Amino acid sequence: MKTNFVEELRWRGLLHDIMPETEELLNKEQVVGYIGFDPTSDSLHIGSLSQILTLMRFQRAGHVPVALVGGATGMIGDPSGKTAERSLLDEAQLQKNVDGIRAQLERFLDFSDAATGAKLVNNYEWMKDYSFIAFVRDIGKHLTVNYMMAKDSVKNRLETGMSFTEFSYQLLQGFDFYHLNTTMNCKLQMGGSDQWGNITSGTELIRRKSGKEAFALTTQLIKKADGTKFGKSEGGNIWLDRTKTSPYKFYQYWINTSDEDAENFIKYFTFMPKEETEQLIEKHRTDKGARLLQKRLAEEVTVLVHGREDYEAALAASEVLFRGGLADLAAMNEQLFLEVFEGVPSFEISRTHLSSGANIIDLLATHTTILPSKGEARKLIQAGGVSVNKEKVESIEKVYTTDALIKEKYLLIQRGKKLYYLCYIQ
RNA sequence: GGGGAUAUUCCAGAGUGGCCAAAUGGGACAGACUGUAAAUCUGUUGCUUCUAGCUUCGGAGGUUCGAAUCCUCCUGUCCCCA
Repeated sequence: MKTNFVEELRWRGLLHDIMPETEELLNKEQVVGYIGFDPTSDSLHIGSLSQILTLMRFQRAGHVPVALVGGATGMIGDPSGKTAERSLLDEAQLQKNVDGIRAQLERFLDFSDAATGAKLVNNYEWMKDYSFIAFVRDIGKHLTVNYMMAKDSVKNRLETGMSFTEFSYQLLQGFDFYHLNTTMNCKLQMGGSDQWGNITSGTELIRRKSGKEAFALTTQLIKKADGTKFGKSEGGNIWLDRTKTSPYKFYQYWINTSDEDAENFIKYFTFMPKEETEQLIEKHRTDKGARLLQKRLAEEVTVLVHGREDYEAALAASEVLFRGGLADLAAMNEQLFLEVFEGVPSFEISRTHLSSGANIIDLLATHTTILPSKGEARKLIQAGGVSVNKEKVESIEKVYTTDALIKEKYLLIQRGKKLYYLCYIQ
C-alpha cells in the first residue's frame, strides 16, 4: 500500500516548505530524492532521526531514497544555524565518521535491488578529484555572489564575519544536487528547514546549468515546548549507537517526553496511521496520567532503532527500577541484571572496604566518584536524595558491609530518582 | 602612543576596612505534590575532621590587630582620543 508522501508529512505537521509543483511531481511518477547527513560524529543522534524517518516515509510512498553522507562537505562545515566559524575535522576522523553513519543508515532503509531500493552515496567520491579551477568555472559561474549573500545563513554572519570556506558551502551542496541530478536523475532534495537556503542553491544551479527542473522540500525542525534542545539530556546527546546511549537510556528519553511535546512527537517519530494516532491522542487527553502517548512513542521509536528485544528489556528494566524494590532486583538473574545496568556508570570497590564496613559518605565520594566531595555527599543524603539498593539512606552515619550486597557482588546506588550507579566488587 | 573604566563564587551581578564563604536573580542538583510530565512550593549550591575550622573575590607584593574592599607593580578585557 502506497502512501501519499506529501499528504503524510502534512498531517504529521512535518512539512515546513515545499517548492511549487513538487507535490504534483511526486504524485505523477516515481522520484529519486535525497537527504544529506553531516558526518560530524561517528554516530547519528536522534536529531537526525527525523530525517531518516523522512527518507523511510519517502521509500514507503514508492519513491527512491538516496542518503548522502557528506564526506566532502563535512570537511567544510555547514554555516546554517551557526553563529561562529566551525572548526574543521581531519580526514581520518571524517572517514571514521562516514563509515559509522553509513552502517547506521543501512539499518533503517531498504537497500535491496527493489524498484524503490535506497542508495547510499558519499560526496567525497565526486568531489575529491574535482579541481578548484573546474569548480570555479563550471559551478561558480552560474550563481552570483549577490544570490549567495541573500541566504539567511550568510546574511546572519555578515556582522561577525565568515570565512570563504563556509561561504562556499552552499555551492558545494548545490553541486551535490547537480551531480545526483545528472547521474541518478535525482529531482528532489529534502532536509530540515534550516537547509532551505542550501537546497535552493542546488535547484537554482541545476536550472541554470542544465535547464532541468529540480525540487525542494523541507521538514519542520524539532522543538521542545520548554525551549530546551531536543535530543539532549544531562548526559549530552541521545545517540542511535547503543554503545553511546544504551537502549535503556534511549527508552527513558522518550518516556520522559512532556505532554505538550508528546502529541507532536508521536506524529513526527512513528509510522502510526492517522486514524490510530488521532484516537490515541484523544484517549491520552482524557487521562494524561496514564501517559499513553509517551509509552507508545517510546515503544515505537525504541523498537525502530534498537529492535523489539531491546525494547522489552528496557521496559522490564524500567518497571523494576521505578516500581520494584530490593526483592525484584535480587530476584533478577545476573545476566538480566547486568543488561539493565548496561551503560550505567559503575565503580569497582575492593572487598576489604566493605568487610570492615564502609561509611556511606566514603562510598559516594572516596571509594567512588559518584559525588565530587564529601560535603556534597553529606548534603545530598540529608536532603533525602540518595538511595542504596532502592532504600533511602536516612543518615550520614550509615555503614554498609558485605551483607548489603546484591548477589554478593553489587551495590546499587541511586542519586535522585533517575540516576543509577553500580558498585561491584571483584 | 595618550586617557579612562573594569576584573567577585557555574553565569549575571551587589559588596568600597571588621556584621563576608560574600546580597539578589538565573542556572544546576535534591525533596514534597503528581504521572519517571509541566507548574508550584521547600532545601542545597567552596572544602573539611561541620554548632567549628580551613582556602577563596584576575596575579604578585605591601599597609593594618583585621582587606574582596586601601597602596604598588603585573596580567587580561572594554571604551574614548591619536
